[in-house]
Amino acid sequence: MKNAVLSELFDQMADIMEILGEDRFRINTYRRVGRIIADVPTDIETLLASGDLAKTPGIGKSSLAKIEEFVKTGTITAHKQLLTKIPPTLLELLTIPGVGPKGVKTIYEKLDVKTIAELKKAIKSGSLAQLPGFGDKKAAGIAKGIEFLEKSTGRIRLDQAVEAADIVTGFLKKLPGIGKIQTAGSLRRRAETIGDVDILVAAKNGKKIIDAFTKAAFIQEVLAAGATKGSAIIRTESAPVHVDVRVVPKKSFGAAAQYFTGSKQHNVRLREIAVKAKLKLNEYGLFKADKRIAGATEEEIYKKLGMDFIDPLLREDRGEIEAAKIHTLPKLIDFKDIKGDLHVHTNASDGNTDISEMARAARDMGYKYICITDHSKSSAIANGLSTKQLANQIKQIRKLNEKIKGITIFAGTEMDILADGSVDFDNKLLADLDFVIASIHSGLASSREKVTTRTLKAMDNPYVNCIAHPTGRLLGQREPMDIDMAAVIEHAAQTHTALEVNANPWRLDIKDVHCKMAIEAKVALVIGTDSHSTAGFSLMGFGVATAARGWATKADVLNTSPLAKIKSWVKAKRP
DNA sequence: GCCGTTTTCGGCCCGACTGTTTTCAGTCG
Repeated sequence: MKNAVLSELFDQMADIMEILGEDRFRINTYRRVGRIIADVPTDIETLLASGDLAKTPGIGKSSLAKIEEFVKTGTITAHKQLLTKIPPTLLELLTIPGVGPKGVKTIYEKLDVKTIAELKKAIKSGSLAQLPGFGDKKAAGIAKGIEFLEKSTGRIRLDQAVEAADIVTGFLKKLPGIGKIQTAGSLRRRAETIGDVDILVAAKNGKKIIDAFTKAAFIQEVLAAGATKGSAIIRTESAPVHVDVRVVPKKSFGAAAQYFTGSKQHNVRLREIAVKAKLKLNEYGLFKADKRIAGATEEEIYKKLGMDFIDPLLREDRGEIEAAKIHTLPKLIDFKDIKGDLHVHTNASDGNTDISEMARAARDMGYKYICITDHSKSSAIANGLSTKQLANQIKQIRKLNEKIKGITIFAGTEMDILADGSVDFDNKLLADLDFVIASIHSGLASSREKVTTRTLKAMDNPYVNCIAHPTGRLLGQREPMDIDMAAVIEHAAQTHTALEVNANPWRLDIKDVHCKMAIEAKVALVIGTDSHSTAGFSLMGFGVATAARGWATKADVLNTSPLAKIKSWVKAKRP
């Protein structure tokens, strides 16, 4: 998928134009095009060939020509030309917190600084602080920014963000004079990775609260502390996390929640709509002239702008605003719709708990069923089950079902898809199972054709009900396979095979936009935790949120169905 | 560069914090 490369090119062009001081609206257009390309789940070549790209709002004649050139030649002339105008290393300077395009321009022109290493020297020698518009504090701030950049791991996973948010909200709750507390930003939207954690507090005395926050025991470093906003790096068990706390008055809490939840693109659209209606929208409310006409709740803001309330999970400017205007937003799937977990490991393979304990824990969560899906023999590292071991496990599960009341245990497997697309067990054994997952655990770096045909072939097996973690990605650690998701989704629809939404925050696989594609193709989703212990069950919410971000309703997700329906669904594919 | 239920030209989203300034620019979200 070349979308990521192309999106990066547009972003780079925007960066260079910013350093060059070109028209900011033009720059904004390039950024928007870059974002549109990064967001679409379809290959840019396919989109271009179908003619849909030309119809996409935000992509005009000029951008289309550049994209066509890229698809044909792999490069964009305008991009190459821009790169001749500045040393390309200036772009790395832009990534330093506290350094923007104007700063880059100044230090390059006045000091001939082109790299981070050279900038460090300029700070040390004191020459940076001498520049007009700079000073000792600014130089020190930039030095800190470089240090942060060098040790930063970039964006964090959802579970890490939740952990940080829990620490800070737990602390804030105990302060006097605190009203509502609400997480905002990408965490509230349950984006797949989080830059920083935003927390909103309704209270009168902002200064006092920010003071207390920035002096708390968990603080590693304070980045800013004003009357309404505090920004700091906090320590958690897994990673240092950037947390912003904002204090807002009660009457504008909804406006602040809306504003700081974003996404940025969603908000830009809303403010444009407000302007057209002769209104003004900011974090304090929706205003008609100087009169606040909404602001205490998010609901009233959306209502006054002429649309239905939009769930934070949908606020990405991916069509939700249009749908809210004409009242066609989906009723999103909720955690309480989930009736069971179909991807569960035990200590028979690489889990750390036995079947009965997993079953009881699932029952305690209110589930009606779980499916035991231990690894198969080819996953030797994961202690995969042999044919004989799986046959024994099936018998064991049938017996346990008589003993343990209140939940049904399905016998299943998470079976390896081998290099040629065949699977680890023969059909005779698979026919004895209640639910069969197949997944790839090896050769993830193979060619697009290879990983795609492997997956398609596995779906042809009449006993394979679901493909688990279809792209194989590990966020922040391993890129997804170069797999043709459009082909996978099409084939899943044809073969009556479900696709997993793996709920583990390392995976979230398939991701939101692929969920949307799958739903539109009428492919069933299965949200599974891939639990290796009872604690793993708690991850289900991340999977539900990911599916909901892909506009999933209860009906789109198989494991919201009662037991009988799952059985008939499986039966429908079998000979 | 893109777009049109005010517009085919002239607009294009909003405010806090910081540091360097004497009223504001740059950066960030």
